[in-house]
Amino acid sequence: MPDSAVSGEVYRESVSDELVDDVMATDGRVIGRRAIQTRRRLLDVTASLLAERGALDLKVIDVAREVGASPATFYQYFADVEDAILALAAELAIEVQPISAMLDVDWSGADGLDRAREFVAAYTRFWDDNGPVLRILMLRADDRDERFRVVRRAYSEPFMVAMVTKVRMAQAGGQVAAALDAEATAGAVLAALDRLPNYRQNFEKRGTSRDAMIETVARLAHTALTGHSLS
Amino acid sequence: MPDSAVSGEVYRESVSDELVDDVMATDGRVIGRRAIQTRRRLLDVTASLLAERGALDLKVIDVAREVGASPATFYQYFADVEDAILALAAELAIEVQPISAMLDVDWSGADGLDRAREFVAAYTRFWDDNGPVLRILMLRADDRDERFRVVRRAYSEPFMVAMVTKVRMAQAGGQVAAALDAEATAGAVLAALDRLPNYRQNFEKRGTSRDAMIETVARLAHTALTGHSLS
DNA sequence: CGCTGACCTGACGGTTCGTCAGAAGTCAAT
DNA sequence: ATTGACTTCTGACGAACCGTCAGGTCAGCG
Repeated sequence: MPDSAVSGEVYRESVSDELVDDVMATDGRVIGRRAIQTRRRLLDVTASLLAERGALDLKVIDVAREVGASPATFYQYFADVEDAILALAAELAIEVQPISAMLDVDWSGADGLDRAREFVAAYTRFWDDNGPVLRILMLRADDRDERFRVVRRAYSEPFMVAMVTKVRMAQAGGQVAAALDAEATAGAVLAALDRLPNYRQNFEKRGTSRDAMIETVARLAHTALTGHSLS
Repeated sequence: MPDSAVSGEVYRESVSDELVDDVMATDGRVIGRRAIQTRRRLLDVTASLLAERGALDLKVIDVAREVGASPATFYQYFADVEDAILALAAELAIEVQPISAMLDVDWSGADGLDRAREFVAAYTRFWDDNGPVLRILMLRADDRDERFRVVRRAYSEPFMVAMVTKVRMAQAGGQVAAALDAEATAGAVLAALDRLPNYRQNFEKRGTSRDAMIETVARLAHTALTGHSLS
């Protein structure tokens, strides 16, 4: 699948350029070594408080206190809490790329289901590690905030590109009907991957293990992207 | 599919009892006619401001101003904004039930895909109408807020019950492998249904129409729940 | 050591929060 | 129509948080 691999690579570079290299203070100046450390601590504490208390009551003053800095310091690097979360999300859009690269292998062969399983397991784990930030990314993008939409597109584009390629291949081979829209199919698979990790706790209450969930989603994704039978 | 229909019905009643009949003020007293109107206006304005400005900066004072009441009036009925959103979500858990009832028909026959399409269209429309509240419901439930989890379970349980029944039937007939977990399969379909309406704008930018999206998701859901081939 | 620019903070006016005590509205009985 | 009992609403308040600014502190260099 060389096409997908190449376009994925190009995309990855542009994401890095646009989303992370503009590390600067709110007044626009480029920041030095000490400031980078401060900014990082602010981001880390923001992420941890986000996980602990949720987004709806995440106060700037709490982040500042936890870091041991004045609230004014926070505003030197971020316009508000949402802005800090946006920065965290942008980092995740980079960090997730190795997982999207796992899609740059063929799933149509005998070991396709194994590759799907590995992919689903890796992606689920990424959500386990970064759920709180990703949830705000999705929420704010759904709410039509343009800045978050840009980051979400950067986050999901590599997955979409690779998955659409798979669907088109399956359609060319007649395993998947032309009546399915390739983009929508890829979107549906990504949608399931993005929401299911959040249901896991509920599942486990009812006896569906994490492994069973991964196995199931892998099979469903494999079917949707290759046309392989479910039986 | 009588089993699913019956258990669905029972569930619907208990939801009504638990989630909506306890309309009372924060001090616990049962409220009268005037108060019910006030409470309703507060809820309606909350929903509209939620759609307009997003959850992260939805102020009690704005809701009160819009209603033409004192902020203190708001606190008479809701502990905070989140509490009002929870009440709105609980109403939606009731309102969505006719759509879950659409699943109480068989999809395995020749017109199964048509039924799937109607269902997906109805569910997508529900999200279009109630996205802002549903998104907070999902977010807060994902964040482990127990009150929101209860409402989310009430919201999704009828769908899950009906879908699990379909999967089990397909598994009994050999159309779907036993290696798939029925709960996880149903969850994956619901996950796609819950997230895809939010992607619609992005899709339309790239030329995937709403109808194409519904058609695609209907086919994928049909396949996942009946084992019918994608080709 | 002292200078310079980068970084941080105390302190402030302004906004929102959440809570009371009591004012205003409602209604049935007279 | 008036009264009285009850429900509903609000003005006003202390506390908390916001976001900004002028000025203080720190690191590195000559």
